[in-house]
Amino acid sequence: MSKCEQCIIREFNSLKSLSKEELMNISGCKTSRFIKKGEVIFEEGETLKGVYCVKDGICKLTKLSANGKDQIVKLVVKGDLLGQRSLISDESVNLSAVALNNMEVCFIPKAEIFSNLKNNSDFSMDMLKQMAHDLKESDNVIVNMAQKSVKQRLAEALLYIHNSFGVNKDGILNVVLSREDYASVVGTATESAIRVLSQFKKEGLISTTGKQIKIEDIEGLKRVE
Amino acid sequence: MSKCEQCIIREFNSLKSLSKEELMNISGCKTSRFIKKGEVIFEEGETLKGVYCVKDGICKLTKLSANGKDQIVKLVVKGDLLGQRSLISDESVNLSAVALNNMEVCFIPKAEIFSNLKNNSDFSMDMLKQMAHDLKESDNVIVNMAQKSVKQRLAEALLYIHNSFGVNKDGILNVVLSREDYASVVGTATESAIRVLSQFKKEGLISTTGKQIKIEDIEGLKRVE
DNA sequence: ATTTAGATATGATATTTGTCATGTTTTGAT
DNA sequence: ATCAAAACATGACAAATATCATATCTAAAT
Repeated sequence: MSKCEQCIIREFNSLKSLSKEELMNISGCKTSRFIKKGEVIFEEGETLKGVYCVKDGICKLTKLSANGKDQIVKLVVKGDLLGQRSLISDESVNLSAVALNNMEVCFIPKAEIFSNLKNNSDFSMDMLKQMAHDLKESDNVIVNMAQKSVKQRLAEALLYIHNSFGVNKDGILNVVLSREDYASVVGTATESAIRVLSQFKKEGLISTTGKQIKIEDIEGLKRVE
Repeated sequence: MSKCEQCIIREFNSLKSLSKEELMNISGCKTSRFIKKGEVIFEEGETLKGVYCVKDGICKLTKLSANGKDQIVKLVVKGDLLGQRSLISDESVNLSAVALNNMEVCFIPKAEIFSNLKNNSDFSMDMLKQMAHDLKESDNVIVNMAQKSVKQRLAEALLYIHNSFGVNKDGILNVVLSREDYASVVGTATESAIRVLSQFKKEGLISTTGKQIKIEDIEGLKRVE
């Protein structure tokens, strides 16, 4: 079993504020887990017994709407923690997590997190900062959902994925989503997402090879309205 | 000048986790301020030097969208804190706060908050819990914006205001918003908000006297689709 | 009491988005 | 390699929403 204090991943999340000793404690009780593409990590309504630290892979956080459609609220990348919100508020999780890739995650029990929150003010401060940042992002998403057209939202989603998750050597987006997933990110019908992507393709803003998407004109996408 | 340790308002927010001594320290450096209806408390982009504790009155938190329209992201009531997010992440505020009533607020300097966050783990835990709760609420708002119709969103906004801010002795909503504000809450055109409210009135779901709105059929509003 | 700016209301119309139908392509299992 | 299921694509139409125009109401200032 690999050791947390040697794991480079922790540099990307709040765990970086823990001391070597605290990390060794976590190492002693964490469990590692491999998750296949499409597999559910946890489901809306479950009660979590700890947090997941994403060591590799990408997953989506979705919420079921009253009309039965899933909405993708966030994409989670290597280095992020999963489930802190629910752990801290001591409520069941309000989102489901589904792997978009094969993933590797480490599970850290609740008690370990809480003891560090209580005893290490750097750690809790960092957690606070992370949540403050997430809240700001949420505000932005709310305004975009409320005020922008489907076309704009989809253009921004492509730019977001481009900037946050990067591209491979051929310039293709590292995150590969189905058209249905794109629809679920921007909150529209699958057919509408397909149409808009087709239009972007015609206009030379993107090119596609199956599900793979390459952004051809970043500035053009920014100008979509 | 009134004293924080005797102020009942603190029971409604994270300040309740502070000791009597910590509260007396805050009392010593806080300043009280009266704000008139329509006045701006702070504006998007400003750098805050502390948080505001809302002692009386109601205000709206808005964000300017790229298209120039204001979006109301949240309504803030007596007892809430304003500006913690920005303070904690050490960034400029991402929202503007505008009074909907005459208000009284107390301003607590940044240093005071930070020192308590560092030294009192109950306080920082409570702050974390509050943020975790706000994040969950944000997720709900995102899904509603993305998946529900204007009619549904407006019905839910009315129910939300009813439940969170209550009614006066005649059953009229305590929060009085202009039609433009309602449009800005649900993210639609002012005319659309007016039309939907008119329709609700025709259907007997609400009654109106000028800006004042009374909910006549709670269950009916819940059933709107 | 009168005036007047701003808010509310409503019709007509354009635009955006959703829904349903249907056909094509891709993918994965055998 | 073949087949079935799923994903993708597109047309036709319906529904929701925005925009523009104009009329009426309300409240605040004089």
